[in-house]
Amino acid sequence: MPNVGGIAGEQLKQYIERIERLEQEKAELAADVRDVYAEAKANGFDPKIMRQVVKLRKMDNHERDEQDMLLDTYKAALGMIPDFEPADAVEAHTKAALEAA
Amino acid sequence: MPNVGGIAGEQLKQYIERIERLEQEKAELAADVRDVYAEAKANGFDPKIMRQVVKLRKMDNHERDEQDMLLDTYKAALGMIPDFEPADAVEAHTKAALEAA
Amino acid sequence: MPNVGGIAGEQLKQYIERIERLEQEKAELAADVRDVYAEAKANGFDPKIMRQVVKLRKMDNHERDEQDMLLDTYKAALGMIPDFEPADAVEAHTKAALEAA
Amino acid sequence: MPNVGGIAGEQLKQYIERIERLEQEKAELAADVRDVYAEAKANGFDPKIMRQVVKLRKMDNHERDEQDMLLDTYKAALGMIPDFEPADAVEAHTKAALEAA
DNA sequence: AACGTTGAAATAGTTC
DNA sequence: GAACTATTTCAACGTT
Repeated sequence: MPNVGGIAGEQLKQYIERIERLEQEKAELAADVRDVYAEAKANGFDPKIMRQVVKLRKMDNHERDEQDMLLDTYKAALGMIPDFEPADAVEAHTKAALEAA
Repeated sequence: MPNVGGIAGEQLKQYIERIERLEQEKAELAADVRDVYAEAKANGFDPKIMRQVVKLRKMDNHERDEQDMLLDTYKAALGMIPDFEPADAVEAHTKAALEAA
Repeated sequence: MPNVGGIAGEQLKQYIERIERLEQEKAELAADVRDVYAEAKANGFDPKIMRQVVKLRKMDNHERDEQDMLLDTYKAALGMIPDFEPADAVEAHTKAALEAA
Repeated sequence: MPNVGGIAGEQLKQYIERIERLEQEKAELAADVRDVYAEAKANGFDPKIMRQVVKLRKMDNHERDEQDMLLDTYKAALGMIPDFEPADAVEAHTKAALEAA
């Protein structure tokens, strides 16, 4: 870096400072969260249980249905589903697998 | 550390070397896993889906525990409310608390 | 929840929602941080090194010096540094380690 | 799994089970590694520093030197180092950064 | 206040 | 080389 205080250095400095500002805001929000838990606790609620509730609600939003049909096929092949009639997409795979075997 | 090659240094060295041996064995197993996926792929199976199956089977083992946690959470949440009606009111409360979206 | 769980249930709901709002803002800031790193990378900077810089700037000098000395000591004990004379702070550690042995 | 998936299903099942066995062994080794760090800590060593040492020993010298130089360059550009003369490897990076700007 | 535990963030590795 | 996944690391939290 021929010019340490030059263009690239200045640019780097600005990136670093933007990041540090954002990180600081994040830290303040984290402190706010802690305050809410503390306030709730002071009013007789159990923070540990509250955290579990928050976690569960986040998990509920998770979608897992996407590749379920295809996965069911493989699970069936592994005997993880007692009775199962493979769908079309499944047949295609099985056919390919059999040909490869 | 007055004696860099002394007792403490020797002890540290042995810890480090034990760790490195274990890490190496781990790396070898990871390579074996990769080989199995590669072999399966060569026989017409989709490694990506296989990874999901492995993950699902691992999750299935923990699913029972998760449901237990869910039940405990509900029960605990219900115990947090000072005045609550034992039977029907319980369901309604839990639903409301969790639906607070 | 006008009647089930009463005041406490309503209060809990509000706490949960406040927390979730704060968590969401935190997540958005985290995304912003990632964006800045990505932009810097697009301009030729190395995000990994930038993260190191940010971490160093966050550590106060004393803490940083202590870690540096400790690391040098360990390296010396392992023969990773040809000649090395440990500083005082390091002696304290070594003393503790020897006593524990 | 007498009929679902047939040959291919049986083959898949065997692949999955091989993988799961390997993954389990891996997990056991990982637990062993944790144990060693814990034991070292009980004898007065700092696990965090030990991890740094292990990482450094794994990195080859060239890679390590490059990272060190790059970090020094960034620190210099931010005024974290009073006087600094970048090495050659650094120039190349800086050049790239300036061209990208 | 140190300890282990757990969840999130970052890094490394793999695949396409 | 870009995206995705897995692994590893780091920080926060409750606990003792």
